[in-house]
Amino acid sequence: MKVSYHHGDLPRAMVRQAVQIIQRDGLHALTLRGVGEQLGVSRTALYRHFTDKNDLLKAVAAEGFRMLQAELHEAWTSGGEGRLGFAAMGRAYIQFAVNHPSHYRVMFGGSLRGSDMPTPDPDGTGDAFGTLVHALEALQRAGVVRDDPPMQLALYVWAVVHGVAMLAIDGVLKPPADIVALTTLAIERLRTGIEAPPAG
Amino acid sequence: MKVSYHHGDLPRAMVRQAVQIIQRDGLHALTLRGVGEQLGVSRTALYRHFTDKNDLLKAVAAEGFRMLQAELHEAWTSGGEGRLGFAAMGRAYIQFAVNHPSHYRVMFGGSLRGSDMPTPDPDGTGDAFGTLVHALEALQRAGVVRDDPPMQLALYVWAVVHGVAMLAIDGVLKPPADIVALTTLAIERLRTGIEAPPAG
DNA sequence: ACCTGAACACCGTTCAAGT
DNA sequence: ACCTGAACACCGTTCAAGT
Repeated sequence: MKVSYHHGDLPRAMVRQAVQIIQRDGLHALTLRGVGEQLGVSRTALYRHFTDKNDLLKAVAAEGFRMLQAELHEAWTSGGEGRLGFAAMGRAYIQFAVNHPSHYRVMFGGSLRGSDMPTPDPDGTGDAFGTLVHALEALQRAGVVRDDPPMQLALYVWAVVHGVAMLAIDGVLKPPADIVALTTLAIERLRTGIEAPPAG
Repeated sequence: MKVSYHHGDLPRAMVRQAVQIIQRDGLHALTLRGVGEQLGVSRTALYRHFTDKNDLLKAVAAEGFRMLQAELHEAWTSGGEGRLGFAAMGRAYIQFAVNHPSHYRVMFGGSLRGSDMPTPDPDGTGDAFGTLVHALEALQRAGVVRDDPPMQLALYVWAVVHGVAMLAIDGVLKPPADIVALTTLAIERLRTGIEAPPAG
């Protein structure tokens, strides 16, 4: 017990510990000293793996973006890459925020300096936003979604689900009933809002 | 210069100073010591007027909610309390966030403990959310907006403009062109999304 | 009443030193 | 290479003391 810790993957353990602390006590309660203490290492051990506290938060955000991307992609493809898949993506986005509020707050809460928030890249297939743009283009080709610029439509769709997600995790809605109800209504109103007008 | 400062309204000056610091250097750069120093008072003078740092932030948020409510009410009434006024409210909301990002982040950034964020009160005429609910009810009576529960519709509308506002102030959009474009598209798609279906 | 200065318990971060 | 302990410069907050 007195020899040095040999974590198989100390950086990974530190990220997990950080998420756990944020989950339980809030972002303001996250301290590097606390992370080290709970992991049984010195309070400066973290600097061997991260440049500073912000770098640790960036790792949390990066993990969140990976998880979000995976779930959105899964929803879109297993939903049949059509109208149903699109609705599933919307629900999956909000679900992700509700299931992983700590990650979500770090990703979008503005506490990061030099954020890793992937800037909208319509051609990127590896990021969540790219998946959204591709989905919208597919729906436009199918004549389901109106012919606005896909990039702008994607920003709008993002804004809608992001807004619902923030309300859901900020305690404005009484979970879980209100969250489910608003999610359902939001996905439906979103669809009506961007659907193609009836063909002349 | 050595006698005690006699501010006409020290609490107000402190709130203004806090907003200015957040505006220039970010929320993380706000320190009570900095506020005191810039105002020429001791670093503990603040405790005569606020219970702690969180209380100062609550005052910033409260000021923001007052300003937002005023601008939304103005947009709704001077827009004729109809479809045009509703669109004006949406634009005013996003404009407020863009014009006062410091206030907006404190109001909704989750940095407050025991937030003063007014919980949705459909009957409250003094808060922004109440104004929104009343506006939606008026539009429903006019047959312009679909007959969903006003409370739920209001949450949806709030989510949409809140989402756009967050994207706008978080640097995702290139100001000002992208912000104007997305705002215009969002208000239009929002309208289509909640409008009443054509009468049979 | 209002403000001050010293003090306390906490941070993030750096760095020389240990294995 | 990886980790440690002491140290530094900063916080928020408390409190006895001044006017």
